[in-house]
Amino acid sequence: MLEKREVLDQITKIPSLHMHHAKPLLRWFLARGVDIRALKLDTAIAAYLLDPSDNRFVIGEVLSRYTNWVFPASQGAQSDQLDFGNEANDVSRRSACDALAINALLNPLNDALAKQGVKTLYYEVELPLVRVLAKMEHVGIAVNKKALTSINDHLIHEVQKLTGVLHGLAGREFNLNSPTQLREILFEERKLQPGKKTKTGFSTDAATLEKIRDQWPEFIDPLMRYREFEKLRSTYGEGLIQSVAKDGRIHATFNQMVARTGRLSSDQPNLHNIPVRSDEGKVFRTAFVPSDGNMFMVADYNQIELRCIAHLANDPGLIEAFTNSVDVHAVTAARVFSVETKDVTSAMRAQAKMVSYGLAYGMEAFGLSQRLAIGVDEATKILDAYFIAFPNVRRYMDETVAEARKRGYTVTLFGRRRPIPELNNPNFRIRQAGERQAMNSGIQGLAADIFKVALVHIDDQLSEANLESRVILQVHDEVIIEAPPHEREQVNDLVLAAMKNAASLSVPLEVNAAWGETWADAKA
DNA sequence: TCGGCCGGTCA
DNA sequence: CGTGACCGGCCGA
Repeated sequence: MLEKREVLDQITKIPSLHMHHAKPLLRWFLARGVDIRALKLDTAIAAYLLDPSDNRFVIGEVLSRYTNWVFPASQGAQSDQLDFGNEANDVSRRSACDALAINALLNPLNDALAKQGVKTLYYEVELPLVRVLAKMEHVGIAVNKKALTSINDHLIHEVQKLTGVLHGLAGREFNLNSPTQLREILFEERKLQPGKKTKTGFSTDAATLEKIRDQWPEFIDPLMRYREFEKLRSTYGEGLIQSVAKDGRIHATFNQMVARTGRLSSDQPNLHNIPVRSDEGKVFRTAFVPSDGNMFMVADYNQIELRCIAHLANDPGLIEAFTNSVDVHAVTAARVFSVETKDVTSAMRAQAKMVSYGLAYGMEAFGLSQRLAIGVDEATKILDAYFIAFPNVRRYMDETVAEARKRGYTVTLFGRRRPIPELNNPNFRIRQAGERQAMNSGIQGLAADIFKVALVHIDDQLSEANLESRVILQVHDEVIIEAPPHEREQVNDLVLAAMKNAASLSVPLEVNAAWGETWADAKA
């Protein structure tokens, strides 16, 4: 009988491992000091890449999807089921089933990957990424719990004050967090003129409150501040404190099989939506800190999705803007509003920015008019002007939708597919939603692919250079590295180069990098 | 207890 | 009537 240590060491000597959903197991081994590098196939990840629209990746389902075999049903095995007799459904039986299933899936999955033309994407990007993510989860991110608690205490105080004020103004106590009870106060007792409706009644969301504010500003104003503070308190204050593990760090999970565009997602907790826009919210980022003696490097792509559009649409104006410009939104505004770049006002720039990003999401005149608070006719003019300035963008959008409808799926530059059956749905609204998804997935998907390549390369090159620095966190187009100060220059160069060179587009990939003592500090 | 809904945070 | 996510709270089943 081998000692436990020896068993773990034996694992590292296995040259080739095939697993289903390997990340949790890799992380389990990392917690015991074993870094498994031999993962050669992950059947769950393969199934995801083959069809990211599926959300069931348990091995039994993948097995029946890609082979003629099925897992034994609880009632008893049928002829073409994996059959281990009538033994109890215990762990060893289950493990044997898994092993057989993985083996049975090897060829079918590899064939399917080859047929879709995504073997490179799988073996060069998705598969190595599994271990990178396992390491990120294992290491986690350190949290200054005192700072976090103090932020939360402040929020509790503010929420309490505002609760008292609002109950006083309403004339009675009620649950401020209940849209139902809030509706009673606003629209029944106070007879405010309501805005838009939801499925269950009149809306009380921030945009609506803004519109009806003037009818009762002394209530609406503190209500909106209450909403802001209560959101920060419950989700980030209480939520993050709860998530801090015994080692003083937060170990979120980074899910590789959720987002239909190829992006990663984060949960338990979600570290992808830590506040940054409002002053009250972004203080949470001061509580995220490097391990003792280290610094944070934060590097993020500059407008990567717009650069993806420039490349995919092959639009001369957009490519020129990204190749030569220091301020693409200003250049876009100049072209859209037919003025000299130097004469672009901040309002024009903001509108141009909104148009650019809106396009990436398939936005139309109505949507633009809502966001810019202008008339639909004016929004139409702006969009028309945009498409005159950047004609290939419209052509790209049209062709992308047409091809996706014909094939039933979209394909990114790197070959990642996404089925969009809604494109042929008889329901107009559903079909239109499918069109927006089709327009967006090539863009968001390419950005995701590029970022994943960068992540794998960064991790690879950090080990290759024998550096202590390590990837801690990822937020779609941003990576956070924990680095000892003496590695700063080397890491800075390495990370920037890896990100810029992750793909070769017809526009350069620009990366901003900053160093600091907290996540909040490391902002360029 | 669970799931749908509302509202809100991020890229 | 802009894409992609996750989460806390409410509320009815």
